Amino acid sequence: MKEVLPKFNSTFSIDCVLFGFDEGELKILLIERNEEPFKDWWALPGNLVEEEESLDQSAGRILHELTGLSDIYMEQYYTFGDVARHPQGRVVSIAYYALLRLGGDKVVKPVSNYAKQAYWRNVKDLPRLAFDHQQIFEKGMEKIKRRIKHQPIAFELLPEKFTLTQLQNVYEVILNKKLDKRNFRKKMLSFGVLRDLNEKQYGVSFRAATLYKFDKRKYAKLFGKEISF
Amino acid sequence: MKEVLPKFNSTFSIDCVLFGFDEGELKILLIERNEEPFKDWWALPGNLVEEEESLDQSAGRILHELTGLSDIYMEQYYTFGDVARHPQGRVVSIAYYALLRLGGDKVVKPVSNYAKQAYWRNVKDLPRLAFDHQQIFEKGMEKIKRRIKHQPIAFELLPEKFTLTQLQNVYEVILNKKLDKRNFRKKMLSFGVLRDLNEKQYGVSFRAATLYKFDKRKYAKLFGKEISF
DNA sequence: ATTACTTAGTGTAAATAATACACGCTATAT
DNA sequence: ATATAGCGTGTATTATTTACACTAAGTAAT
Repeated sequence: MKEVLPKFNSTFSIDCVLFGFDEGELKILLIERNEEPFKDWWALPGNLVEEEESLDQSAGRILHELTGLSDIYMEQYYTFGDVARHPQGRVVSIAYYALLRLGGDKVVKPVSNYAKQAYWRNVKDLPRLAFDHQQIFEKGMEKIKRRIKHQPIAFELLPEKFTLTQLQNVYEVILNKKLDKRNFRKKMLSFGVLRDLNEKQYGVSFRAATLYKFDKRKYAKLFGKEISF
Repeated sequence: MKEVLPKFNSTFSIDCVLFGFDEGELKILLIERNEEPFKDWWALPGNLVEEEESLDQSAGRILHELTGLSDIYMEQYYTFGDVARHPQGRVVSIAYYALLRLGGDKVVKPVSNYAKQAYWRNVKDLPRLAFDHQQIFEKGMEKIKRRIKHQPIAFELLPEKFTLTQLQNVYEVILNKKLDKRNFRKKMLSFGVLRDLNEKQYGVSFRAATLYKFDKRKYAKLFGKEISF
């Protein structure tokens, strides 16, 4: 291999905005840094890309290290490359958002070497973030707002079996507005991608709601047809 | 600055899908490479990012070198980082699409050091491309297809003064389908972002059409309101 | 001047989708 | 038995989308 390429010292990193939905709130996972720069600051989870891994692999690895899970829905959405975004050198960061089911059994939060601890934080009440992570978060938030109108990503935040009210909550909290219950149900059911499980919630202290499941096969058959909220 | 960062030799490049609209066709600018790797192949214009420039600056520079213009509409849309995408080393490429008015006075096509020549090619008839540029092009094409449904990017491909038929042609060629003339005009005018210039085409060998202009100020006032095709 | 040609420009009816809106039902808890 | 909390449902109105075809205006050729 000719060594013509690197003209200066540079590297790439991945930053992940990992969304979770819990107790009616949209949250993201933040880590408290244990290393310079920005020691003791809150930051998005992220890391350098290694030599023999693609960007998607790297993002998958980071999410796996954080959660122990390896099938998390994720998507690359923007790359941040301002010259001075990292105080120690030229680091271009490729941002991913990821969506996680938080139902009941909270996700594991292992401590990695560069982080003291990781916490779920409501997106409406975030602390000041390290680097340009505020900007990275905001762009990710915008992205899922647009995305949820046309793509079935809401289901990635819910348990496999969910009620229509829970689904509506996800839409409301991401779009940041109230939706009409009857219209929501009418429209959502009209897409024909939910399977009624003929099953009810269990253990709730009020009338139990019907459980539904997202039907990927029916969704695939819609092909190009636009879903719109 | 602590030299802790670069863990291996790597670098980033920018690749640009520069779209132009001319003679009713959507075209992109391709260069014929004059350097290894992929010498004599067709490729998207692109280059390495330099030490002291941001990604946007780098894309702007590349477009300027190609066209002599410096106010080209462009947008970053995806980053390609497979390990083996570049045969000479680890090169992560940040992709931009750009939109250019080609009306009449064809854009300049200077020859740079690594390219023999640059040519406009109809997107429906592209040659085999170097690296993963086919994939980069396709993703860019998808991007503008989605984008044109909600954002006023069609105007970036037209001269300042344009007819409704020309505008419709842009939509048709990007969306790759015929649109109904009456419905198109009704809807487009209903957004209220076109200014009727009370002026006619000149020098055409048939009935001259009314010229319009995109009114950015009126568009800005729409704010969040969705435009949809 | 007449004619042929080419594109510009226009309206309506029908179907579909979006919105606004309120109350009885059902399971649980006491 | 009763209170409570969330479930589940329908209709009328309005707005949007779609389908569809002819006349008008200018140019070019004879």
